[in-house]
Amino acid sequence: MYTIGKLARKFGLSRSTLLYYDALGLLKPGCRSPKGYRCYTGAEVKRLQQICRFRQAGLALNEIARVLENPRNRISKALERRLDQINEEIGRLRTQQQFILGILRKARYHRKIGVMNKELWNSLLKASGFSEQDMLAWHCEFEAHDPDSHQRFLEFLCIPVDEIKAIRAWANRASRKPCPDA
Amino acid sequence: MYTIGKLARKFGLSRSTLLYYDALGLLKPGCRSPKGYRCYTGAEVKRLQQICRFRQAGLALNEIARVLENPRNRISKALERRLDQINEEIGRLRTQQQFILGILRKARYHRKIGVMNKELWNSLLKASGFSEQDMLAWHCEFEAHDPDSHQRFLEFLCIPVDEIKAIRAWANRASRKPCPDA
DNA sequence: TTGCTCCTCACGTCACGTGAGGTGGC
DNA sequence: TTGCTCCTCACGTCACGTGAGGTGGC
Repeated sequence: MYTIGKLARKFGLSRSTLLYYDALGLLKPGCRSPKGYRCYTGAEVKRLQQICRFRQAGLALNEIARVLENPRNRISKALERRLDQINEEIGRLRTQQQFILGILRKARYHRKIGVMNKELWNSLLKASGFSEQDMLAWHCEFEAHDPDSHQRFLEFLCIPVDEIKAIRAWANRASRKPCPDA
Repeated sequence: MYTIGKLARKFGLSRSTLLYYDALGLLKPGCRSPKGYRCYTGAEVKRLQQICRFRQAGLALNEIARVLENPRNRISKALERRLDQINEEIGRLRTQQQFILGILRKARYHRKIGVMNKELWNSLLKASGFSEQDMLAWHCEFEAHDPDSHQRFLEFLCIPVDEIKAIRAWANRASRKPCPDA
């Protein structure tokens, strides 16, 4: 049994978020106290957990409502649609990024480049709009799926052996679940 | 001299967009006809061009208003702030993406992998949330900044020589401005 | 007269945040 | 009594879109 404030704190949400969900009909309290206070029970807690999961995935509230109404295979459909949306949004942002880079490049920008190395690689990725976080996630994927190639790739970047070891060790720790290779 | 509808068509905007800009004070018509029709003159056309450029970069309307008020070096400041914003937004979207992929992966997903090659590379990038467009943009950057390393990198992926040629030729054509190397 | 453009409110969108004004429980 | 939580409106955000209801020009 939770009052609205307690439930909000439990989930790291604001009271007004829960008020809003109630108004939408997305998450109604199980009952009301004699004085009208909202009471949320175990069932609502579970529902809110689901809602939060889907919000983390970026689904819109009305999508979430539909999914919860009829979960069958709507879930993966909805998630895949969301993946497409995300890619579109990222595409738009990248276009903006290139546009801005184009403007800024006109004003300044010029570099000398010799051989391929880690710094150049990183700056290339950044210029293409990839964040530090992206790169880390990507090392994990690489290490998990094909450690040998990862090694050779890091050598290709002229990174010293001990640093390569460190990177790969980190990637292994970070991707908790080992690759399910047959 | 443009009436509101004509100006809207000229810029591919809607009438209501221009009404909104007028209400905000972002783009006021130069004058009004005797019956109150908005008249936009050459000066406003120029201003609207600027506005559209900044909107393409994704700047908010109040930011644009500030920039146009005092363009000095606010422009590049604003654009750089916007780049940061974009990276943050992309970061959030990538987090969502990883989250969704994690859910979906649980349900299905399993692959066998041998050596590094183009397909694996592409699938790795995609799994990390990179689009086809990203990859193309990235090849252009790479080719423009350091063609030799680009060549070696493509060899690293075991891509046949003629395909490498094709890729590099494409990248050279696509990045119109040649690299300004000293 | 018909069809097109123009005008000014005013409300809707999305997911809440932020008061205002008031009550209940310890 | 104090401080905290709860309640219900109602309005603000951002960049417009969409009528409603009416007028002007060819």
